[in-house]
Amino acid sequence: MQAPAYAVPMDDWNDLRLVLAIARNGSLTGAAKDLEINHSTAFRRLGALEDAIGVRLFERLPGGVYAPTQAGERMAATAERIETETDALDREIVGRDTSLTGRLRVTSSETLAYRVLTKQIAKFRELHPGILVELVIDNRVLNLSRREADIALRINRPREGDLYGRKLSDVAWTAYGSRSLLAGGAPATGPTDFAAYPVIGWEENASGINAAEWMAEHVPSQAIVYRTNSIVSQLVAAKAGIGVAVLPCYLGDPEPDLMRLVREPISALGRELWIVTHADLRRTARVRAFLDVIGEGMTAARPLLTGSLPSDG
Amino acid sequence: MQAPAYAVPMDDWNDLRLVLAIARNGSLTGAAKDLEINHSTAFRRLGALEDAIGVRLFERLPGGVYAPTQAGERMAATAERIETETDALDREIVGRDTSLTGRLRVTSSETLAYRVLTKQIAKFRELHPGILVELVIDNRVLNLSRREADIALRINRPREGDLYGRKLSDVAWTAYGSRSLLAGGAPATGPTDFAAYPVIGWEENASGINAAEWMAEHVPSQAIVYRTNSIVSQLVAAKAGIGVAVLPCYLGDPEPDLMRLVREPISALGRELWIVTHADLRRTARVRAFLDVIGEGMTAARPLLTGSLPSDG
DNA sequence: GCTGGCGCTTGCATGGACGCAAGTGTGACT
DNA sequence: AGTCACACTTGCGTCCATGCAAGCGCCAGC
Repeated sequence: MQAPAYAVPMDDWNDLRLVLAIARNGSLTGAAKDLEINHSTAFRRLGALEDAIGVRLFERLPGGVYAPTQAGERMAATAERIETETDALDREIVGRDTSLTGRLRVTSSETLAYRVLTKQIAKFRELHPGILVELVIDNRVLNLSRREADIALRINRPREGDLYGRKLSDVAWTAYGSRSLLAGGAPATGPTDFAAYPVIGWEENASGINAAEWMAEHVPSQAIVYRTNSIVSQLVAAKAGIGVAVLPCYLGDPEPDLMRLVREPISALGRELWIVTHADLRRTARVRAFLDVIGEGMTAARPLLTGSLPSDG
Repeated sequence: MQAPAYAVPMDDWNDLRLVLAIARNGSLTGAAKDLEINHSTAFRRLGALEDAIGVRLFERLPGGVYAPTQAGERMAATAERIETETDALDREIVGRDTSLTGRLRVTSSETLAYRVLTKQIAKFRELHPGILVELVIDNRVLNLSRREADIALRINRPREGDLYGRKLSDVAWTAYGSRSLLAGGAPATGPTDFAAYPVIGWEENASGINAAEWMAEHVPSQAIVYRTNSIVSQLVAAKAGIGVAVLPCYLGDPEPDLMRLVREPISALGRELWIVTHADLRRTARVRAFLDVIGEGMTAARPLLTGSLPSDG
């Protein structure tokens, strides 16, 4: 900045990515994490860029907050448009790949991977050993347009127009308790009476989670004896006899220590399982192969997912 | 390419510039020159990129020709869109610069710089010593959108919508010969009779040059004794008495060895002199300052440019 | 058929960008 | 007030990308 401001054309497009990352994060550290570089590198690169163009791009506020100036915002906006371009380019180049080799990033929720998906990925690996599968467990919805993942298993029908998905199955939920807690009796057939048991619930402000919202409505909060935002912890707690938990059937049914509080799944909690990819990728050989294998595997897993009892068969 | 094709997202936006440059040039050497890097760097970077994405971007044809594949063309297209974005960004950032310092790239034709412009740039330098003026002599029309120059002096009214220009003066042309060749008589006042003298002309296929096309029509080709594509060479040849040349008055009139073949400028060759900048830059302090200084200076130079004879005043 | 020119390809030495780690400053919570 | 956490800033050593230069292949022109 102090150096003479020889306004010079943008001669390193990567600087734009840096500016975008800083603008998005509001901090050097966050930006550096995104770009997988060291803080200090981000610091020096930004400094060098500002020197070169002779314009301050971020105000350094106390507390390490980097706030974009007008010029910084303008630059970040350009970078964002460029990012959209390169994302599309990535997808298109990958979309032409007809080889059954390379990398495939799959994302799903923790529980789904635990009970259903891993077995099927093993099958897939057997059929296509040349493809390296990367399973990203993340309950956040990763951005397929940005290629944070190639394929996602989601509990919602995809809404974005440029995504392409297929419904794999319905997913049923119901209430479970340990056999000791429920005294080993047969599951009730009538409406669930939660008040009769201690209940395991979600953390207070768990918004956006279907089960959490349903419970807030149907379970008296005095009945709740334990709260956690982790569904796995709920499962473990239920097995330990702490209380009754509302779980997807594919988690609850395979646990020998657990039994259903009521026989039928709770229809209000029924969801759909979708497998989703970006439209640009759906003709890629390895994506198509994965869709095929999982599609077939899910047929076998459907009774588990829909909560059909073995005796129902 | 031989390495396993781990399709990986575009993680270096500069690679796009390389692909674009190679696609534009059809060769590594040309691309490297554009990017001001070494051939070998271009070679290795392209190789690394193709390895990383697992896609061949260029076919290596014999003779060192690099022809883009489909994927290469797709990537170059993206790069071109990005270039437009960054160009606009450059201009906008520079456009906000209110300091009278920095760099200013000016382009004009050789003859204009020689007779008219340099003097005025000297004046400008005196008034604004903090601004480094780079005069790019190039008879090609440089691309102001791409900031190949900030300001251009052109002999045509600018057509592109995003350029901003001002007419500085009319520019007159007429025919000149050395005093010895024309026998020192007073210039004729009637229509020019070229056939009476040897004539200096343009190279055969000089298309797009007004004077060349006019001469092809009005001067019998047998009369032409010397051809060159350089107007400076024409001037020198005329001074040497080789023949009659058609020159802009600002070139011919100041030469004591030359005199006009006819008194009045040839109206069909009349052009306009414009000073042009990009609309995004016209409020930049140093651009505005330059426009002002040149605008004023041109008022003084107008008699020379329009071909008014001293005696006419 | 040889020579010169041009451009790609490859070995080698260097310099600058990078990661690491220590230092500093700021805010929040006790 | 004191401690902790977090993030920016800066010095230092390393390593990789780069430029340079030599080698090779292709083409054209004498």
